[in-house]
Amino acid sequence: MLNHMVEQQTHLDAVFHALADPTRRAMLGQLAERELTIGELATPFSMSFAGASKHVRVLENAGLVTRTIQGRTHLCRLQAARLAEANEWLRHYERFWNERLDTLESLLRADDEVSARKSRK
Amino acid sequence: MLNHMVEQQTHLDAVFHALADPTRRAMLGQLAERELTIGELATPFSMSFAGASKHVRVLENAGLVTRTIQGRTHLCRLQAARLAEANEWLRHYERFWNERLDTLESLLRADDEVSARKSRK
DNA sequence: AATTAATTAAACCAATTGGTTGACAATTTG
DNA sequence: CAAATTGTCAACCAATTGGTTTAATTAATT
Repeated sequence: MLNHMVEQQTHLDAVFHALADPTRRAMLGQLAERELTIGELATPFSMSFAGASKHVRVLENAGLVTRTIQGRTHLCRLQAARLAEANEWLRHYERFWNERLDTLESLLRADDEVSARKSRK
Repeated sequence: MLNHMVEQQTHLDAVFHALADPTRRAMLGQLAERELTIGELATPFSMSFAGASKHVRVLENAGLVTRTIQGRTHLCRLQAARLAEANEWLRHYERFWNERLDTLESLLRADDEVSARKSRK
């Protein structure tokens, strides 16, 4: 059932690795609002341009960001397709956390019935 | 709108880092089918016990796996809640890939109309 | 033409990674 | 008890990471 995700050497390595850093996740958050230059991405983290540049490179390699060079500035834009891929991968496990929720729910329901019965008598 | 995920130092670092390795993702895949010992997790990757042990440790630290020591074997079980958290995070970007799909769809529709008109004349 | 601004490149650093091996501890099993 | 099984720990290794600084490159401004 979960066998069709047998790791055909996807981009998932790069995507998950890119997402594993809070600075990069925050950068994606910024880019979700508007396109930003490297400098604009750097400043909120009080980080050198070179540092931000490296992070953006990682995001680019993961296919999460594309860059458009405009004169001397580099405009970065969020690219969501690979996020969708990661989401797809995770959704294969959806039934597991739903299972948990389901059993929790039924437990709560059973509990409710018990207290209902109790208060009735 | 995307501001309530302002990185309150969640488990996301650990979870995404754990998921960034193909061996670990494959291990999770195995654990999705049944509980497994360290040894059982190690063998399909022709990896030393110690190697597998380290991977499992990473998964444990990310809260993706729990371990029950039974005699001399350690039974590992998938723990999906943190996967749900990661999924939640990703879902905040859902509208972006939907947007893309929407515009792609409309482009395709437009294209279809063009070819339809072409073949009609 | 000279200066300033935006960015990458390169070299460096300490910390972490994914992996190994070998020694050790604990639990079966003979 | 002795031997085998299951696993961890510690040390090690090469590669990668996230960051810096300094230099070089490219573009805009004056």
